[in-house]
Amino acid sequence: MPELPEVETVRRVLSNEIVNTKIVDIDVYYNNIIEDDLNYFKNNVIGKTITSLSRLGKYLIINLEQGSIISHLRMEGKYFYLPNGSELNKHIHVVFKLDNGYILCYQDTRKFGRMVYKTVEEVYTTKPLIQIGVEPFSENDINIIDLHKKIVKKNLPIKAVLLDQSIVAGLGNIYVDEVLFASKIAPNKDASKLSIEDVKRIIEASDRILKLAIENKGTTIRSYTSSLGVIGGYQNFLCVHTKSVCPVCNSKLEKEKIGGRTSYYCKNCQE
DNA sequence: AAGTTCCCCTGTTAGC
DNA sequence: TGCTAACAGGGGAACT
Repeated sequence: MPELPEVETVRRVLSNEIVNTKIVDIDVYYNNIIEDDLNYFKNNVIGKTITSLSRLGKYLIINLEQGSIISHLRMEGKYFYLPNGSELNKHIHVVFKLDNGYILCYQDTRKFGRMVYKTVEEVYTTKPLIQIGVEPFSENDINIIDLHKKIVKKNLPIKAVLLDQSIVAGLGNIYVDEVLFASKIAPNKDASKLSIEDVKRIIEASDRILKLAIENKGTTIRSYTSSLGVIGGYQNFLCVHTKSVCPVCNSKLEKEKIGGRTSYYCKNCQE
């Protein structure tokens, strides 16, 4: 499940491959991946050169000479860069033909991913990106007081609040569990009960964990690999998610649904 | 308005 | 062994 570090890994890998190529044609085998009217999408994308790749939260942004494609990989979305004529498996739903003899394939086993074209004016001023919150990195100079205010207003477990991409952008189920463990806060703690210190620790932990995860090309568990056979290494650093024993106190870890997500935490170390 | 539930999907695993 | 049911989950729509 691509979260911020995995999407960033995809962005970095693809940057070396598709920037400065022109999209000359698009084949779509499963329409629902494209949120736009298909003709609108094609008319606005075909013939354009890819100028750069950026990212906001878990969204990959493919910038064109005019406008951008915003792509969300959801659970299983992956991009493959292959020579034109390569055999396509049944889970490849969108194929961008490039002017350099290669194709950019979007594969998505569960068909949950979505992509949409936005004009330059629309990219950051319309959904989905307009509602995305700040990424929890120290260089973003986050106002802890304001963030704390936003968090304590919520009548939800803190984990559910951190999964809300309009509050903080980029954390998914895996990294929220890790961040809360590092912050010594239980995932089911009422968000309204968090102190300013708690919020500070959450941001510090997020910064450290996400950066280490990016360095390690993300986490590979279950079916997830970033793209074209890139295997992440952060699964070796996981403290609680999918684990059964606390690495700090050796207690048996709790595994329960919080905010609709399977959550791992240590009752002894987190409160 | 904010919180909850359902839905989209299919491969994998658990259970009988 | 072979089948079916449960499960995994990000985000948006519909609902309360």
